[in-house]
Amino acid sequence: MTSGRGGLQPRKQPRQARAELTRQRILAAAAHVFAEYGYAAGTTNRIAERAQISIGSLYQYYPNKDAILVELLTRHLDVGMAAAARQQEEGPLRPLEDVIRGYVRLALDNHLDDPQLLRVMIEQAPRSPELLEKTSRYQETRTAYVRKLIEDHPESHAADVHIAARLVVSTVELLVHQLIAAPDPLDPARLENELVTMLTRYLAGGPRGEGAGAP
Amino acid sequence: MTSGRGGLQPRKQPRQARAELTRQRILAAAAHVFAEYGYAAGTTNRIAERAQISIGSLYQYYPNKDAILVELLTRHLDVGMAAAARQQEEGPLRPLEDVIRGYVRLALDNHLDDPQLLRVMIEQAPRSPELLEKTSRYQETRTAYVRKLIEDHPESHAADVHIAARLVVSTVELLVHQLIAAPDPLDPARLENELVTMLTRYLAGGPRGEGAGAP
DNA sequence: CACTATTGTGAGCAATTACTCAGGTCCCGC
DNA sequence: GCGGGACCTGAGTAATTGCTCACAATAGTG
Repeated sequence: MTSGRGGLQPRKQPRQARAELTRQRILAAAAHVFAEYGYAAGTTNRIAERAQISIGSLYQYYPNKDAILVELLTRHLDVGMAAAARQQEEGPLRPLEDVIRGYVRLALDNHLDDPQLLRVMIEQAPRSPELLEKTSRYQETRTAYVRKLIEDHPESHAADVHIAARLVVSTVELLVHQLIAAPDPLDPARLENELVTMLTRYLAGGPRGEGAGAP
Repeated sequence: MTSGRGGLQPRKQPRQARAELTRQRILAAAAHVFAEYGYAAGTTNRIAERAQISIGSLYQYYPNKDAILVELLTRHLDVGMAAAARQQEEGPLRPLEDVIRGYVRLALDNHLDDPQLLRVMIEQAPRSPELLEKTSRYQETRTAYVRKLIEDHPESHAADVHIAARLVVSTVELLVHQLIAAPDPLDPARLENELVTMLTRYLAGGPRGEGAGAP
């Protein structure tokens, strides 16, 4: 188990080229092993074996097993954050459905390369404070974006903006995870269409009244 | 080997009252331990300790650790199935929103007693064939119900009935799990309202056209 | 009570796993 | 080429865990 060493930072900074190469081999191998075996059964020895390095080398760059997964997840979140920031620049002046489609497609693209790994990272990751804080900040950023979208876009309404935003963010994230990595996965294009339809109708208001459901 | 019932059945049928009592103590303790520590860290010795029985007794009723969780999940699914069957009898002649509200409320009620345990069972359960088959049958039953609902109810439409049904089922199940067991849980009543609003608008058709979104 | 079937006990085994360390190999500046 | 640091090695360690088994206690029956 985790010995309470301070921090999950890499133990050493690489000074030579081969060191950096070793780091990347470890990460690539870990991604593959975690995706195939899950977190618990994805042992450090297996990772080292797949990376074709010795187990000792692995522990020169990562103080413990958790740290490897933390770095994998951090990289994933960073990519997502950057893409989201880029998208936010586009301005909310397009039709609501287009904005939502962009949002959904971003989530899909971000998960299509390795759904199994993502599933492992989300579901089986150790609940370390560091990881919780990272994911929580990510969620907050996304929620803030959607809330602003709901508030600013002329086509959208919601009774409770905060809860609606959280609902939208969670819906997209969870459904993409689940239905892509399911044993009987859905066609991503169809999933995108239905998700966009559902969310657009939700935010644009129902067929009867204009405001959201009565309290 | 044991008879064709499957490998995870209890090893012996209780013949005395105290045996049945022991079984229930094991289950109750397991539910508590799994909810508190997760599946991997919820060791069999810990379960036995909490049940105040010896580890040997535990293994007289369950052939291995997985079997305990399988029975817990089976019981949960059975309750859900029974409630769903009861609901299906009510007939689809009520307004669409009422039917959906009944569906959402059922899912909520079914998860409010022990969200943490449910989360562990759904996310961290071992992917044994037996378990996969059980959950898969449960999902299929629910999906069939929703599909029938969409097809039969006069207020509802959908371009692709199958995918819409799967979307609805997964949305409810996942959001209830996630947002109730989250570190910052939502108020169940509000969640219910927003979910009902979203799904009703989705199935009743958008504010513009009547048919579902373009292909 | 005597006898048997059922139920309960818990020390300990076998397997697994995260992680260490003593000592090797390789690279680079001088 | 040579000294020192960066990098790599992999058998071994300590700890944990699922699970067994020889035995003890209890309940039911005559």
